Amino acid sequence: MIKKSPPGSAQAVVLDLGAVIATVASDEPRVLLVNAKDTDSRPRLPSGPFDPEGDRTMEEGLRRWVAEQTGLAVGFVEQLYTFGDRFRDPDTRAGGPRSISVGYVALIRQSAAKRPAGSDWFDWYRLFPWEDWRNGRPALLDEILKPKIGSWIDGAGDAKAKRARRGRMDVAFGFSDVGWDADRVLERYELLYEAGLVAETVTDGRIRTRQDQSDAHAWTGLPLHQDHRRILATALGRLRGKIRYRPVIFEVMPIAFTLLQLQRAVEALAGAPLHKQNFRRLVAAEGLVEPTGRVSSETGGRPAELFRFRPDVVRERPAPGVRMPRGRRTK
Amino acid sequence: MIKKSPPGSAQAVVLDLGAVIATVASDEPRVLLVNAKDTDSRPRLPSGPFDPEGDRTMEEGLRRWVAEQTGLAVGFVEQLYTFGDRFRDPDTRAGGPRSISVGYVALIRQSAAKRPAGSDWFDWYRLFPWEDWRNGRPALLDEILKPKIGSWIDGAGDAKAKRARRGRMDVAFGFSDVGWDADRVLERYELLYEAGLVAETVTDGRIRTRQDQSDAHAWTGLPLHQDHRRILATALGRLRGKIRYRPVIFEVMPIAFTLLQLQRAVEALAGAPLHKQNFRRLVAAEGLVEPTGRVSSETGGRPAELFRFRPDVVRERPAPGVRMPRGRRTK
DNA sequence: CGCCCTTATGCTCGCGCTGAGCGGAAGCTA
DNA sequence: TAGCTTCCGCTCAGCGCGAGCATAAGGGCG
Repeated sequence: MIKKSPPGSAQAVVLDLGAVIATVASDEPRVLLVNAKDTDSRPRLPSGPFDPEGDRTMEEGLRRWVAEQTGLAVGFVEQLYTFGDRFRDPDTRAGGPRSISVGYVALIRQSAAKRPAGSDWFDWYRLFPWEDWRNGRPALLDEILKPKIGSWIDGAGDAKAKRARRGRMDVAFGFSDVGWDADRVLERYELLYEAGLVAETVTDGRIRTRQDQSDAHAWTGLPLHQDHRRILATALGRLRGKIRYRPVIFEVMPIAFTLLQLQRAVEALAGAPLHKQNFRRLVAAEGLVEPTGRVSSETGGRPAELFRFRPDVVRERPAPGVRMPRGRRTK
Repeated sequence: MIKKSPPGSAQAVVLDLGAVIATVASDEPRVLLVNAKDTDSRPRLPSGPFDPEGDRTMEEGLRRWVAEQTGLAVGFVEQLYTFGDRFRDPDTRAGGPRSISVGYVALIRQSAAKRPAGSDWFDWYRLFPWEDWRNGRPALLDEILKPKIGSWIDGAGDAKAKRARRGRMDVAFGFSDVGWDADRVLERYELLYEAGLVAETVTDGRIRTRQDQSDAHAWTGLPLHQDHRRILATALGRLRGKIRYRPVIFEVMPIAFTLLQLQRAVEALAGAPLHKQNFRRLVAAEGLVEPTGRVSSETGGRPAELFRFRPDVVRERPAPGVRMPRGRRTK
């Protein structure tokens, strides 16, 4: 039998449940973060303890404390990943139980998206400025990140290591032939982390600097507590992938919406502009929505028809979602 | 601040690392399982303890004990899911620390796939007979499972619950309009579990019966220890999805292989037959392989050219993988 | 030695999805 | 009523992909 427990290895750890609570409001993607307590600390993901005695399942535990603490009843919840790297919590390095965090993504409707005390809705792209391609390829990619990553590549030991680093950059950031793959959020963040280009690298396990508050974050993005930005990167990548084959986008929409509102929400999370007419056609062809009969006159021009989600679609299509191109070329 | 730790809830748990070690040998998908110790027990996933003192990361811990215990150095490793439902381990229900298991999938090359002592390679489709569509739609779907699930549907309380159950069946098993979605392995297993159609349901937390050894498993599939079959279902679904956009299939291939061998390996995991000529065209078009110049005369007919994986493909294509149709209709 | 069987491999055809654009419809404002 | 804005119906071309036909290149056997 393979399983064995040498004495001293079946040690206890403390499990933590972290929640990436996301929504789209005013056509902008938002995530709920707990404010920093003081100038030396950073915003963090809302998280709560897992109660092995009370909670039947971990997801139940997550829903419980999110409801308790934020008053939000989340609908869609999905487990993301379990984070347990040693470095993630400098405090436990000194001893004490190892901190393991099970990350979840949750989507919540705009209308229910009140701001709980002590928390704020942050724009996703404040954390990941290079991920927002809605107005075309972000300038900071070529003007700032590419040269900075270039220095990191040059800093590698031998030629082989240099080539490996360059390959990683090309794949993650879509330089060279590969197009930009919007789903590779985590790969990009991890590369920037390794290259020392995000504030978390510097402070990880070392002295935390005041430089955090500087506006250098315009291009490195807002740093978060511990590895919470890594968890967010995982979440964004997962969401972007999921939109394509599951109708999760409707979790953030109001009951009735115009097709343009729906498109803006998809664009907000996908971080890419979509062709308007084709979007309409695809949404209709997939049978994702049905007309409510009402119209919205708030658009300025011709009133837009209001639609609602058509839940039956899951019984008709194997993978209903918003079809989108995966890769995009340089521009 | 949202995070708080009421006394008594930051309780310790024991973390376990479980590995789904998969390969393809002789055109059949295999998974490594630890043999049952006696007739009352069941095969189980190889698993090992997570050592919070020794292991820097959980993946490192996994690799360490897999190497220690099985002598296998696995290449591709990916974290799957963290399983923590209360029912999963009847033993800890009576007290003691809650058992949490972090599941991983690993792929290993056929040639390295020796059989470690105490373990055996099991055919995936012994565990999930309804998942193998390589020779067309499995007969047991319509002849056995559909009527059995039908009884479960009829057993629901009111009409609304009946409709909900029927909807779930239609989606998961591709009855009605929806085609069969090969990726929904977990959904199908969970439905069968809830419907009481797999042996695990019966024995979960109750008296374990000798009936486990009966050949009724021809259609319910071989039951495993605790929730290990659920973990395997998660793994198979994940692998099937991943093949389509990451070149993971090459992790189970020998260095040089014919295109038909490659196709058989994909079919084995995907559980679906593929059109030969189109498969060749797609693999070539994606640039996944390159000719070695050698040929294999073991095929009986015209010798087949031997190919090797072309790693550069990841630098050229945003999502290189074996393109396959997602849904398939009734036949 | 040539016929036949088997498997590999190249090529073609046609449908449907998808990207991209044009133009009309329907509201508002001045 | 003209002009602006946004919504929405429609068309067209390219090509990805499913499916089949034809040919190549081996081995076995009479």
